[in-house]
Amino acid sequence: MGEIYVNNLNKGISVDCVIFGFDLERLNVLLIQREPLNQDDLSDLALPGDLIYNDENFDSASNRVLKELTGLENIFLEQVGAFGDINRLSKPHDRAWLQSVRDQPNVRVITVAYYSLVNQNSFHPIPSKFAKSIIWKPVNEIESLAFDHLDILQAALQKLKNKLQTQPIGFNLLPEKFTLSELHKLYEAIIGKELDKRNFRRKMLKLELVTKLNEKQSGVAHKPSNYYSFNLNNYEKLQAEGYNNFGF
Amino acid sequence: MGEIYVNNLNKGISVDCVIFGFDLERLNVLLIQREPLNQDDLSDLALPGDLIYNDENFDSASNRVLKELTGLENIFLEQVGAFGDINRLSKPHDRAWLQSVRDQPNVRVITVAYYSLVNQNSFHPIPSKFAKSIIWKPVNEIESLAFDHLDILQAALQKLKNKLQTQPIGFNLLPEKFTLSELHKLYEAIIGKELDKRNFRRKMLKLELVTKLNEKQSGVAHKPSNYYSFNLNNYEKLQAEGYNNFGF
DNA sequence: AAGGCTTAATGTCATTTTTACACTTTGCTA
DNA sequence: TAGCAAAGTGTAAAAATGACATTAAGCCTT
Repeated sequence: MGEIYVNNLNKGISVDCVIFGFDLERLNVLLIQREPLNQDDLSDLALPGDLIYNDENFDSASNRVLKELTGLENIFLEQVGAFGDINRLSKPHDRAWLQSVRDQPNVRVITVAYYSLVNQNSFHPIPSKFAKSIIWKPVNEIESLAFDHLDILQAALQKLKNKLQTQPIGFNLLPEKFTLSELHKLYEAIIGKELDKRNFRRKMLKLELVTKLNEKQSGVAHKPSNYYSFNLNNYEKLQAEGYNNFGF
Repeated sequence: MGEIYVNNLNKGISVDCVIFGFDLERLNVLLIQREPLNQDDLSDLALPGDLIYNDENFDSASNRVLKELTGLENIFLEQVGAFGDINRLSKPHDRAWLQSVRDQPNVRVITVAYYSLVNQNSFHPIPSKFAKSIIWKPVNEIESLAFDHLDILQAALQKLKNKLQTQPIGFNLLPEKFTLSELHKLYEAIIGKELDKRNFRRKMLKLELVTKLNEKQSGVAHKPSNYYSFNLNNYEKLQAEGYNNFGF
């Protein structure tokens, strides 16, 4: 595929965003469906991503692109890494799409991937630009994506898992008030295996990162669960002390 | 600095390598000294790095560049991430150097950083290309580097520390035979704090990742230490089982 | 040959953490 | 009011951690 490139310094840089969301049941990823080329074209799903500008840093670019395609903003994005396989854009279907939207579709484009975790129920993406529609898709139901986005997703998921070993990130994914069962499900969804209920609760409570609220669920057809909130103070205290055991 | 760029797709990509080495005392980094521009010019130290080719993947490029500048090869490099601050090449001294060696010194260049860990005493770098000389410098004595290389170094060091929490990487840094004291010092050098000798040994031995050899130091003016070797089998077994507690 | 020096090597106890495991409670619904 | 569904709770055994001081081995000096 080398012949498509113009010269050694003619390259494009894009950013792609892996936005994980949790719906209190499963771990999902935000995907866009691109404007189809024609009626028969069922476009693949893709991560939201686009070229960066020349005078733009990666961090700003990732925020801008995410906002332009999905309307989401004020999301803390963390870098996953750079993806630059020389064949990453060379699937025929992807190339056709690129030729329809890019001035210079033959230029090598490398991408810098970012990921984040959000509480899916407090963000409401709105498709725009070349994003025709947006969906949250369960991570473990995704079998293929445009370009090399499946690789990127897997790398981001791995980062997420690693991070969960040493940081209480789960809180970003939950509403302000949440139940310990929800937190429990979240951990299971990310780690991908079952955790003993009692042991999970004991450990979480010992960390003192959650505060029990005087409020219960209502309207559920079973014993209502108590609500908890995240204790930011204690979180920062533990971080400062270098606490490193959130693992299970 | 936007005005120096030619157009949105005219960008260069480089790779930079952070090679950590351990000399049984301190943690060091491999740095190159660039060919000085003139006699008065005391060039800054820099990480080995250079532009990639157009038909080259990042992984191959990092190996090639490292070899071209330092002669080192067959080193497993792991990606740190992409660095693309728009001002990353704009220090006057750096710009002068770029103008002396690059065809298109005004093009925005982003870099993909890699890191690795080697046993410093079994690799003997030889400077070539624009590397005038090569030194191993103790990590905690480095105060400034060319370009944004200090940022890159710090990011790589952080990755290294994180990795040490969950993986027995230290073994790459040691000779085939090593003493537990050497391993102990290595951990202290990376983590940056003292560890109790007996507790360290107990933990290391429990993991069964080291095998005691029938061989001792000789010629040392004190009780000779027993040699150990790394047990790759057990390492892979533990990895497969998802062991995640190498922390201290 | 003896004594001194330097680093290696070793064990224990108290405390904390982990693991495995099953029954009772609460509120709603039929 | 009976039953359903998920919440909430405790304990005991095993394993891991943290703190701490003395003896052992080989070389060097005199």
